Amino acid sequence: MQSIVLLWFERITSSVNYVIINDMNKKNLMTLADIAKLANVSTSTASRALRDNPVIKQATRDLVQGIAKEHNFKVNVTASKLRTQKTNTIAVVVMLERKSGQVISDPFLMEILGTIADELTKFGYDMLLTTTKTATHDWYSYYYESKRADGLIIIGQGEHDQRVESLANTKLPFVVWGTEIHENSYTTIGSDNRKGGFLAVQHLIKQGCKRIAFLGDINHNEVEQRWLGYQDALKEADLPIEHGLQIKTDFTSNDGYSKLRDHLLIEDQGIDGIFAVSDAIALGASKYLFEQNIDVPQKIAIIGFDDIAMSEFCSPSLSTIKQNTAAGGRLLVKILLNKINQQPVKSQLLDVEVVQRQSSSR
Amino acid sequence: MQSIVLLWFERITSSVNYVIINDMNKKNLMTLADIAKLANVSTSTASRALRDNPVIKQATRDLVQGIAKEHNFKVNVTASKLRTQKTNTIAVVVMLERKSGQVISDPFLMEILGTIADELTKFGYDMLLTTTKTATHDWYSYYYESKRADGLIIIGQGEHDQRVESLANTKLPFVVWGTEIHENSYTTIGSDNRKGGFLAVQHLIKQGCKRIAFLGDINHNEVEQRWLGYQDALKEADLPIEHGLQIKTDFTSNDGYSKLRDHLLIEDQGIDGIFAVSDAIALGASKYLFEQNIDVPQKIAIIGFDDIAMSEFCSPSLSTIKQNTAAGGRLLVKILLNKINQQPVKSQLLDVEVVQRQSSSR
DNA sequence: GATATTAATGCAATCGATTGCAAGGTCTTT
DNA sequence: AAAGACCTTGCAATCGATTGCATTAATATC
Repeated sequence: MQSIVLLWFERITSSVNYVIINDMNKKNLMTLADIAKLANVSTSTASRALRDNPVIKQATRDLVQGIAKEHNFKVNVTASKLRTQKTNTIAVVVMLERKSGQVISDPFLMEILGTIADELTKFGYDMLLTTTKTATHDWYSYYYESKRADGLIIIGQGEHDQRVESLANTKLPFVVWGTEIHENSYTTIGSDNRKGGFLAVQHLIKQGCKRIAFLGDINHNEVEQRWLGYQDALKEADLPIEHGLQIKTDFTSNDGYSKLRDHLLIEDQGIDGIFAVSDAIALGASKYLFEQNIDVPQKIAIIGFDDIAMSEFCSPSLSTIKQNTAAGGRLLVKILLNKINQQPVKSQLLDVEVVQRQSSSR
Repeated sequence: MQSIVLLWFERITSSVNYVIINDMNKKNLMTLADIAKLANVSTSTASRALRDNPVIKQATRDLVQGIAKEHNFKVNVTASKLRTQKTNTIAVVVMLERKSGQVISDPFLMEILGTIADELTKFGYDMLLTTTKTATHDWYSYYYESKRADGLIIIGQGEHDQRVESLANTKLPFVVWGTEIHENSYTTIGSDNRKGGFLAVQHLIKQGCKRIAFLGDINHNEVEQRWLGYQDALKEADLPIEHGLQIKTDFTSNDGYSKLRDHLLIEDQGIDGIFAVSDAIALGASKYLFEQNIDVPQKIAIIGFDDIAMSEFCSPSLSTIKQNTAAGGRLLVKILLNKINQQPVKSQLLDVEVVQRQSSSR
C-alpha cells in the first residue's frame, strides 16, 4: 500500500493507483498490471518474471514472484488462453449406452476417469467432462473451434458411432478408449480384448468345460473382439463353435439374468461354462443359476470381464479378466498430449490377465 | 491485411472475401469479424445478431445467423469469457478417501456425476472435473481467481476437511454433497442420512432383530448421521444402545468382511442384525457370513445403504436404503446456479427409502 | 575513450468478442 | 416542412495476459 503512495512522484500517477485500489475493493481481483506496478516494472517484465523467463534478471524475477505470492495473485487463465491460443484443457466424452442410459460398466469407468483426471493434472491440464446423453453432436465445433479444449478423449466407442468417425477428418487431436477398427482411421487405446476373450475361454476349457455360452452383444466393438478370442480358444482346443451358444446380452446384470434364463428354458441344457463379457452380466447370470440350484462351478463354471470390486465379494466369488485401467488412463493422456504436440502416435493394446476365483475353480 | 486497403473503396468487395478465405486456409478459423464482413455489418452488429438481441432488425439477425451457420462459425468462448467475466463453467471436485485412494462408493458416484454433467449442459455450463488426489489445495485461487470456473460442486465432504471449511470465507459460490454440519457454514445438499439410518434399523427391528451391529466409520459426517438414525430407531423400540456393536469400518467390501470377522471372533455372538453404511460393506459382511454358514437372513439379517446395481444380483439379494441420486444431482446444480445469481439458497435434505430384498426378509 | 556486444526492460500490438454511447436514418406529429 | 421520437447500426474502448521488436543500460573490446 505505502509503495503506492511513493509512486506519486514516479511515472505512475496517484489517481490511477487510487482507482486500482477501489477496483480491488470492489472485485477483489488483482491483475498482472497491479503486480507490475507494485514491483515497479512493466507488465511485460512482470509476465516474463512470473513465468521464470531467463531473459529477466534473477533479482527481478524474485521480486515479482514474491509480490505475486504475497498478494496471492493468480494469472487470469482466460486472458492467457486468448492470447496464447492454447486452452490447456482436455475434454473427456463418456459414451453412454443409448437405450439403457446406463454407463458401460460403472466401476471400471470411474477408475479410468480418475486416472485420466490425475494424469492430466500432472501435466497442467484441466479436464472437461461430458456424457453423450446431452452433449452437442458436433464435438469438433463445440470443443475445438470454440476453443474450449485442445484435445478430446473418448471413453468407449460403443457401437459404430458416426460422431467419432467424422472427427477423424478434422484437426482435432483425439484418442479413443476402445478397439482399433478401421485401420488408421483414428488412434485407439484399449485392452487386448481378443486376448482377454481367449484367456477366459481357455481357462474354462482347462477346467473341463466343453460347451461354453457367450453372453454379450457383438455389435459392440470391444465385445466383438472378445467374441473372436472366444472362438480362438475353442479352435485351439478343437472344440466346435456353436453359434447357438452366443447369446446377445446388454451390459447389465438384469439382462444377464433374463437372457440366460430364456436361453436355458428354450435351448438345450447342455452348457457347462459361461463367458460373460462383463462382470455385471456374469453376476446376473450367477444369480439365475443360484436360484435354479445349478451348482457353480461344478455344473456350470462362469467367468466375467472387468474385475469390478464386487466380484471378489459375491458368492461364489467371480472369476474374471482384469484390465489394467490405470495404465490405460495414463496411456490415453500420454498419447493425446503427444498428438497435440505433433508427434507421431499409434494405437496400442494393453495386456489383460485372468483372475481365478470360485466361480470357475473345479 | 489487404482487406484494409480494399475497404477504402467499398465496404465489401469480392476480393475482401478472397482475403478471408486466405485467412481461413491459414488458420482454418473464422472469427466474428469475418462473419461481420461477409454480412456487411460491423462486428458489434454481428455479435448482437448472433445472440438474437432484439435491438437488431430481424432481417439482419437472420442474415448474420445464416452466414454464421453456413460457415459453421462458433464464437471463441475464450474471448467471450474474457470480455464478459463469466466462464460458464462449473468445477466438480470428487473427494477421494485419502488412505485407500479409492472412490467413496463407485457406482453411486458415477451416477451423480452423470446427472450433474447432464444438468449443467442443460443450462449451458461446462463441467470441469477433478479429484482430491492431485488437485491443488487452494480451490479458491485455482478455480475462481484464475477464472477457470464460476462455481464449485464438491462431492462428499468426507471427514472434516479444512479445504472445504476455508472456502466458506471466500466469494466462491459452491455447494457440497453431504451433510449439514456447522450451521450456516456452507450450503449442503444430501440424502437424509439420519432418516436413512432410522429406516434401515427400524426395518430390521420389524423383522425381529434385537441386537443390531453398525458397520461404518462415524468420523465420516454422513455416516455419523446414519449412526444417529440407528440410535433413533433403537430408542423408539426401547432397545438398548450398545456401543460395543458399533464397528468402525471403512467404505470397502474388504473392510466389511474382515471387521465383521474380527468382531464375531472376539466379541459375543449374539447379534441378529447388521446395518452396514454402504452396500459395499454389506456385501463384504455377507460374504463372511456365507462362508461361515451363518444363515442370512434367518440368523442374521442385513441391510446396506446406496442401492448399487449389484445389490439386487447377489445371493441373497441385499436390502438397502436407496438414495435419490438423480434428484440430488439436479438439486446441486440448481442451488449452485441460484447462488451464482445471487439468490438466497439453503441446504436441503433428500428423502430416502427402504428397498427390501432377501437379506432382511424373514 | 569510442564502439561493439550483450543483458535487461519497456512499448505497443495482439488475441476475439462484447457493449456503452454516439450517430445516422426513418417515421410521426403538428 | 421542421422537430422530435424511435429504430438500427457503427465506433471504439475494454477484458488481462503475452510477445515481437525497440530501447536503454551495462559490459566488453580495441
